[in-house]
Amino acid sequence: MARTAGSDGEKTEAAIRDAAVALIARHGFEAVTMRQLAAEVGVQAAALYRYFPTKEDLLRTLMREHMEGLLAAWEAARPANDDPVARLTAFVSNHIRFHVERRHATHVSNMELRSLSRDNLTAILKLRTAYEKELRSILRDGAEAGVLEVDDTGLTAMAIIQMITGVIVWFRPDERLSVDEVTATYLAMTMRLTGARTKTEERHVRQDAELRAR
Amino acid sequence: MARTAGSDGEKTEAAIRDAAVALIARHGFEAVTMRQLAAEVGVQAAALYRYFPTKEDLLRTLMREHMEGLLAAWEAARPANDDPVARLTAFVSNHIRFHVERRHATHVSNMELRSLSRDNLTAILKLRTAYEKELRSILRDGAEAGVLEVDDTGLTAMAIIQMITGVIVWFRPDERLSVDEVTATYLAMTMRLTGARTKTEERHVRQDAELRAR
DNA sequence: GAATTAATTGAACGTTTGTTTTATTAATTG
DNA sequence: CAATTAATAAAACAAACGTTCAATTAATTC
Repeated sequence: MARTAGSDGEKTEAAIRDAAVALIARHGFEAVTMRQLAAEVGVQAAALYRYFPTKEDLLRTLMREHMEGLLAAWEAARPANDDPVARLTAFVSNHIRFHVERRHATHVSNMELRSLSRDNLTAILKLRTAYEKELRSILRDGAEAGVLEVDDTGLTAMAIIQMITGVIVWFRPDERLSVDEVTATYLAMTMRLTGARTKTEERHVRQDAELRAR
Repeated sequence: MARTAGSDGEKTEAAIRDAAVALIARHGFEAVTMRQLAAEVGVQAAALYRYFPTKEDLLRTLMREHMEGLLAAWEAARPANDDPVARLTAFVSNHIRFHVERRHATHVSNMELRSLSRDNLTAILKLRTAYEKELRSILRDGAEAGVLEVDDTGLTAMAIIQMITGVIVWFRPDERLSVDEVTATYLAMTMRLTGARTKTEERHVRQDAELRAR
């Protein structure tokens, strides 16, 4: 046997990626074998090596594209105005939507860093750090402008990212809550966590001060 | 060669557990081989089978003891009084301290669930659910008593647990912050996140209401 | 329609895996 | 001090691993 009828390189490569993400998310990178992956795609193991030179290269590709996709999604979602609360809202909303839509890929990116060689790891961590820096700068700006209460910018950024990424651990798209409902609840928690002042609240605070001043 | 001078079953078993936790935390369960683990202990691979019948049994033991330890630590730390805010404070403090002191074991318990067979997985998840239930009941009691603002008890519990467990991802004991400082910051974030009313704040709220009533 | 290129199979490679078996020595018991 | 038990080493097992290679067929090009 050899080339099969209707075979198409692009389709096969896409099928390999999809199957790899699903399998690695469920069983872990080390536990997934090339033969198992090939069987899922409906192909022999040797065929995988036409698209990815090694097993680790496959993992690296999946992770890099996930991280680049996350950064691109944020660039597209980042609001033009520079109100820190609006930017924080956009950040949390984008993060939750992106990750819920890519539960498996997110699991891979979060759990399999240790399976990368040093060079590949460094490259992925660079992307991750760039992303986290976006949130830190929002929190810093908000604290300086007095619309956010943040004790420690770096620590709060980590806490928020861990909280909102954690959605994928329990969220299942066909259960009682929609993505929008979950996002709304997490947004409310984020705003309370950062002591965010909405414009309405700011007005109330001003009125209270005036009331007391009399 | 055979039994070595000074060999002691109890010490060897403890050494195996310690080495296993450290190796699995770093490389992942599937990536760690029995020979690698044995070499770390200073013994031949066959010797491991005197203490653990299979590789998975070793993992199950590590996980179960970690989860049982966590539940035991919480029972010991749980305050006698039933003030929800005090209980929430104790829960967060205990959780952070326990996990920071057992970073490697926590990583194993959080990351390697997928390497367990169905029965072993069920048993571990039972313990985990029991622990999470403790936090949910604190949040529910607090909301009913009006000292906490919680939209969705289950969702908030998951958010808090993910946030405070995330400490181990970045925390290193010899850096700029001590465990107590980190705990204080996370406690403050938890209290804001849940809209916790301290007794002092409750008094202020009452005073404001009286002021407005005039 | 012949020549070329793309896509895949099937078999094989040397390693490494978790685990078992048997022999051997150290420590303990009577 | 002999007998027994505890703790380990050394060697071997079949199975599975990531990867390579040559052969083969489908699709495309000229």
